[in-house]
Amino acid sequence: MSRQPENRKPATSVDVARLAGVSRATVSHVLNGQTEKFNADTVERVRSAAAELGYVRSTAGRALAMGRSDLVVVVVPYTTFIRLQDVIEVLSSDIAELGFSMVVHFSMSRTKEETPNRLLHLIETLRPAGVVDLGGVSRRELDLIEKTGCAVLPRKLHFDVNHWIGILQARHLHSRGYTELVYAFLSDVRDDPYGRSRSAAVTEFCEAEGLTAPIHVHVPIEPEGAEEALKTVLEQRGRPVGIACFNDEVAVAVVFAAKRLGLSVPGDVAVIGAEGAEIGQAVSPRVTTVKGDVPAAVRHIRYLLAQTFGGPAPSDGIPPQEDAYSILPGETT
Amino acid sequence: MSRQPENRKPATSVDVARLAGVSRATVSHVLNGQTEKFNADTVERVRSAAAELGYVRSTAGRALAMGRSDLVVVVVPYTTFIRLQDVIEVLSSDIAELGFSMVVHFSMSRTKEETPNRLLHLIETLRPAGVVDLGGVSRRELDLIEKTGCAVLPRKLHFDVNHWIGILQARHLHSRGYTELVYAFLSDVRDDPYGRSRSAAVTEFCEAEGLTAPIHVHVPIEPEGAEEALKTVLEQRGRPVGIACFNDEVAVAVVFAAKRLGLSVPGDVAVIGAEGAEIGQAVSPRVTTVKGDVPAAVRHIRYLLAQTFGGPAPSDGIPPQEDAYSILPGETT
DNA sequence: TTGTATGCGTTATCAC
DNA sequence: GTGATAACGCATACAA
Repeated sequence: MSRQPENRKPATSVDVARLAGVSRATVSHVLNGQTEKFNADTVERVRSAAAELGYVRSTAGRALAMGRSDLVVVVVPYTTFIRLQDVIEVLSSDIAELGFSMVVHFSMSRTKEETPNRLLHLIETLRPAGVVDLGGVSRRELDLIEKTGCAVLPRKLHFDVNHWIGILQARHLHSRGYTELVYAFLSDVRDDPYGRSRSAAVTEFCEAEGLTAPIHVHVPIEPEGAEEALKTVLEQRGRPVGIACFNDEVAVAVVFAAKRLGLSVPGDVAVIGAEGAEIGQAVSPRVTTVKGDVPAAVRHIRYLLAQTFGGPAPSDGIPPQEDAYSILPGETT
Repeated sequence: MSRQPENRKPATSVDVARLAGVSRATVSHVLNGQTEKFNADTVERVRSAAAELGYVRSTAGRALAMGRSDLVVVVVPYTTFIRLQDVIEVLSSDIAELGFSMVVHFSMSRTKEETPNRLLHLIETLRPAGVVDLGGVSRRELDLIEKTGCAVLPRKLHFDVNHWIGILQARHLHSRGYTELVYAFLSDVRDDPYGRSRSAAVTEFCEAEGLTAPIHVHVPIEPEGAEEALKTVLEQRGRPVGIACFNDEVAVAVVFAAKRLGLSVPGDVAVIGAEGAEIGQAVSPRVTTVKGDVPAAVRHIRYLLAQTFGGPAPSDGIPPQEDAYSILPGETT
């Protein structure tokens, strides 16, 4: 059974119907799971005929008839993700499990994003079942997309993950006694939405605690640039200083820049990273970081997907997203 | 112009035809660029009508009529890519430029891959224009896919990039005087096709040069595990030893494990990484690595895409792929 | 419980 | 040059 046909054209529902001795409509119904209202005999005949012919529903025909496709567009923000592979791998698997296919769209820099909008065009031409927003969809785009009737998945970010990460970083530094805080962006061409949220959270924390507003630096991973950036920080803030970094690579760059400058870590310079990259734990000193549990974080989206498209929801309920993030203490704070 | 309609249903070619006062066929022809054989006047009327209505061709209808969709499936192998974001970002942009959309498929472990095959099913149901193989397509899958009439992009790997990386690593270590070689895989659940090619190349190099066959170790990024793995290596090979690592994270883990064990780098243990991760250059000592130029490497695929689907080819011709990879000398060899 | 008829939006073939 | 018209493969309201 399930023998692939040698002939060129793939089997259609007509072929299945003919072989099973029923009508196309019956085939369609049975194969879409409306199996209750048919003779067990009929169902079986249809199924084995389909298997025999290696029949696979054409998404094109299906999409045309239904008005929307089996595609889910995942919008990746214009930022640098250490865990991107993990995230889209898990998402892809969740999406596939619900019978959809994932198409990935990369946002561009806000300033560079042309109009008419690439994302909107993609959605108009693909008519996807839904859009999963990893943080790359602007307010304006969101409105436009929803006007097309397409579901945008984290509908409203009840909870801004990046804001939370920034708060965790600032709170940790503060709890370790640092009162002069700095936010270190990854120096890059990107104008990064994640970095914006995280640094805004640090600023907010300082306000709430009555600390001086944190300064911002852009730190390249490359050694000379990192040293330069760190020197600037010390000129402006003296020491000790606590630096919340965009990610663990920035954190590592800062830590090693400090060492080369003869500064003590965490005595003069305390450093906390984000995203919990494994590499931060392999070096000495191990960097303190905000570790995110990718599967747990993505489970939230999986839940929304299932809810929206009627698939099987994760049995273990939906945990609060805060729980997916925690401080991983290292030797740099 | 280009005002988005407030009403629910998106405009179809019928609407455009009506507004332009022509037939659907004319709309289709004009919008597909067959503009030569029509009155300039007609062409203009059609175009402005389309713009006026915010008309966007439905990929579903198009796919149905043409027998294949405007999708390109990118198959990501079951491995850990430091540069995955860069690679699929560039690919996505190239693919979009040719008028296609990218759907990403992640291969699973060879042993875990179920039959019937996920990839094949995806292709049968999506009927994509083509498949871009980043190294995740098995020989068997390739045959099956091509039997469906779908183009698989690097048709035949004239040139195995990973083999080349392994050769570069081994050659470099040898040129620095190391004769006892080791290949360090990333310790992971993955049975990684990239690692297999690279380590095979190292073995091959040793044979060709009359060196002892290299041993294989699996190194976790985490410190204790890395130390354990390194100890095993030294027991089996003594020192000095040259270690070719799967990527720069493994290299960093090995370097710091060596330091913690009181070994000198590169005196006792020489280390070379791969993929040229920025982080490897931020730490001290900077790791020697095989740096890949992602845009250059992907340009090869872009060229093939353009050739296959008739888009604009890169003007600067197609450079040999070897040129995209080079030794970036650090302080660990 | 099963079949008939129709519509979905596009492209292609062939008349005019 | 331009316009009818027929596929393309599927889903579904409705008829039987």
